[in-house]
Amino acid sequence: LKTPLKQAATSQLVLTERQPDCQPLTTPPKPKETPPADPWTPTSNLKMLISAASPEIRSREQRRLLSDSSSEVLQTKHCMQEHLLGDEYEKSQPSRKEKSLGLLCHKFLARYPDFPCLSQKSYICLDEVTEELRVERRRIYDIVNVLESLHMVSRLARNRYVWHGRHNLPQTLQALRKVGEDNKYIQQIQLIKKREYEHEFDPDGERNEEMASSLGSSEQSEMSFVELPGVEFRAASVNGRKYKSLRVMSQKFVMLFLVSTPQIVSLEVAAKILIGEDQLEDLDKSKFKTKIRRLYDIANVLSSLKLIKKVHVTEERGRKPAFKWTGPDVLPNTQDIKLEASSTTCSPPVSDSIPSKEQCSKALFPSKGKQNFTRHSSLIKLVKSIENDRRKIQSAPTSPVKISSSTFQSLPVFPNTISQFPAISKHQLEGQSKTTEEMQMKCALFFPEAVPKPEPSQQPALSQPLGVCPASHSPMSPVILPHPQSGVSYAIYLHPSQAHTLTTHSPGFMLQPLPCANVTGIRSNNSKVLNKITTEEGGTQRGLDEPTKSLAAEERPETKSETSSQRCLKRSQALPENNLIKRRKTDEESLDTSLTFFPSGYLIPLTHCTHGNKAECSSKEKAGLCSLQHSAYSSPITGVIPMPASELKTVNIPAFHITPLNIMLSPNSIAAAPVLSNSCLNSSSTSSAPNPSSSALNFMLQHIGLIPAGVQVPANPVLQHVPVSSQSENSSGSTTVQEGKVIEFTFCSPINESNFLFSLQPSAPKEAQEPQAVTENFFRTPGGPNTEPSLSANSEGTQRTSQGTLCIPQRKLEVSED
DNA sequence: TCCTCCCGCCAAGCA
DNA sequence: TGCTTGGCGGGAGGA
Repeated sequence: LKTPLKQAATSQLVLTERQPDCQPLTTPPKPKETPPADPWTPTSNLKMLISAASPEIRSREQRRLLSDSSSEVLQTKHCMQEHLLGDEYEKSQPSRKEKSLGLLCHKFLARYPDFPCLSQKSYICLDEVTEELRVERRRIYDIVNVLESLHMVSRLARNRYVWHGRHNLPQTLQALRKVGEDNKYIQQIQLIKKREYEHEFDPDGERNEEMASSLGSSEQSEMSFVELPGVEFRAASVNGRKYKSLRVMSQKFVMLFLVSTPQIVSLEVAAKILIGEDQLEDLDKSKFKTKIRRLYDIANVLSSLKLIKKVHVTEERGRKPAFKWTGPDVLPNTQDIKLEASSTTCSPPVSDSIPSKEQCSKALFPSKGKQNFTRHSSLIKLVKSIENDRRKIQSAPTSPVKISSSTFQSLPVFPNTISQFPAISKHQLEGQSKTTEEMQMKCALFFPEAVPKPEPSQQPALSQPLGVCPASHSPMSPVILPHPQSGVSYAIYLHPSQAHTLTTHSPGFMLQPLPCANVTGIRSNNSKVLNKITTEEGGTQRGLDEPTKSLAAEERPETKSETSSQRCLKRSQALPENNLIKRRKTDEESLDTSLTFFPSGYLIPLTHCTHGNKAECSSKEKAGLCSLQHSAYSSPITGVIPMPASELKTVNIPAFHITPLNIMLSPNSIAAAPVLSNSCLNSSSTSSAPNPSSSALNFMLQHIGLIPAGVQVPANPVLQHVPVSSQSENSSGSTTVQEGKVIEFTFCSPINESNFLFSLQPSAPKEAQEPQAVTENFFRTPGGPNTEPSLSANSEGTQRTSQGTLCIPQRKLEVSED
């Protein structure tokens, strides 16, 4: 009598395969009961290498093992059935989840490489698959049909398919997008949403027929399977059920993602569109339910392929299941998608529809003369990425950023074969450079006329006016401060009100509002129809989303007075995250942090725009630009902010804004830095509460060992050690910091120089000030919550900075000035 | 209660 | 005629 132990071993195998990070062709863990391995002889070594190199051989081996074990399992099953009571037997069966199509698809995909060698076709025999996966044939058809729709497999003969992997995927997606555009799916989606909206006021259901006829009257006729040249479609029932097949449905479903912005499609809308195309008269509930069922089937497979991801769309009428496209970007009219269909390298195409910057710009601004800001998918992505960055930082707990396989997950799925590693690395690098380009585009997209022209003669110079952009588009309008000596420009982020002032006072500087700032030109075609969308992306994402929701909720009371930029901000915050931005979390984290913590005024060296990619650092890297993770925060050479006093005098930053703390200031530079400005100080000068910050600060500094136990650091060391320039002399006085604010500071070691600065929150209206998340840790560093700020100095004596965030929860901190 | 989707019937179509 | 393919919807597990 076989015991259920065997069954347990089987489910262990299932669990192993359920690992989300499980990639095809990973070497299966050796069963414990396996006898000791062969001696490490050259023959066995060769055997193993051959096995590792050839999926066929490995597959055969696996098959042999599986067939051995499957017969045992069958026997076990039979015995169990005989010896266990009905209930017990049912309990011993795998749960519903373990039999899901998604899991099955994972197992199916694990059998084949993502990018198989084209010289060596791998075939799929359905009998074998059903046997090995121990699943009904019917289920395999579901998977194969969807894969067929993406041309990842094609039917060769009865019971026999060819595995293409992802080689054809970019082409397929491009074709699907094109067909989707031709079929005007976007209009259909808008129409459906519009009808839904109207239906709220006309709930008698008469609209259904109208909608159906509208959908039917659209130009697109019954659509057939989208084929690729060279990938023939040989369905068994070519004529009969072709148009209803899961294949075609799957393609249409994918098209909806590819043409819509944001790339989120609710099942309801998808089902309606699919029904609308099929039989208009059957827009009844049962038909609808059936379509939804099929869409779930398709979505499960697409999710396993990591092309989509389940989310929920919250609309006025409730929460609806939807899916978000997480596959490669597919831009319209991209002609030069190159498939690296090399038969020798087996490498994945490293540029899955990733366009060059030029193409992106071309697509964004096709007509040179007229630069209307239309909502373009690329544009939306940039806005999304920025706002999601902000959202992530704002809402994220003080946990370290995990840079692991999850980072890779945001990329197009790669096989994990060793031979493809170079391609992966290359792709990573390209992704990084792409992100850099994105950053550049973020700088240039919205006000391209404001970006310095690349001509050498037009190099930005301090004395040369660079043009002024429309100000106050954003709550944080950056001012670019070029610094030719270092080749690094800095941006001062100011409040709009200050930006106005600054524009007035300093025509020599360029105002460059943040992307997303100007929303007047960025209007979705369907924004009127689209509802407020918030996405919930499962457990891990939910935590990030919650603050967004609360943020939105908190902003509601002031909706009337909100500016367009604020509306944009909110809308952008509601937009789904962009996976691209994950690629360089490490490099961008510092920038993100500063973006997050200095909503009022701060300086951001623009090295990220130009040298953001470490891999791209060449000669400048030697100069120290990219040598440090924190290079963005310190001067390339001296570690001090390259900002002469004259510049700051010119800037004349008016209101209560404390200079960036994430920048090291030399005493000379600090002399001119408008460390404090005055408006708020004056208004609150009467407040002279006890100063708890000093003790708190000293406690912290002592706690982390930055100062000896006996040493006391004044609460406002900046002010004590920094002579205030004449321009900022009216910043004298004292101020009371609003409660619950985050103070971020940078240490410049040695600490007894005391030249670290506080960044305080702006003197914005209280209701506009978001209560910052009070962290459990006093210090928030890029390294994580438990990472203490580090102090070090290099051999040249250049001081490294490390920054931390001091959160003062719900208490007043008074910064007084002598 | 509703969402999700497994399961298997059964018909179309192929060899 | 037997087998493959796959549309379809009942109904159960799970949230």
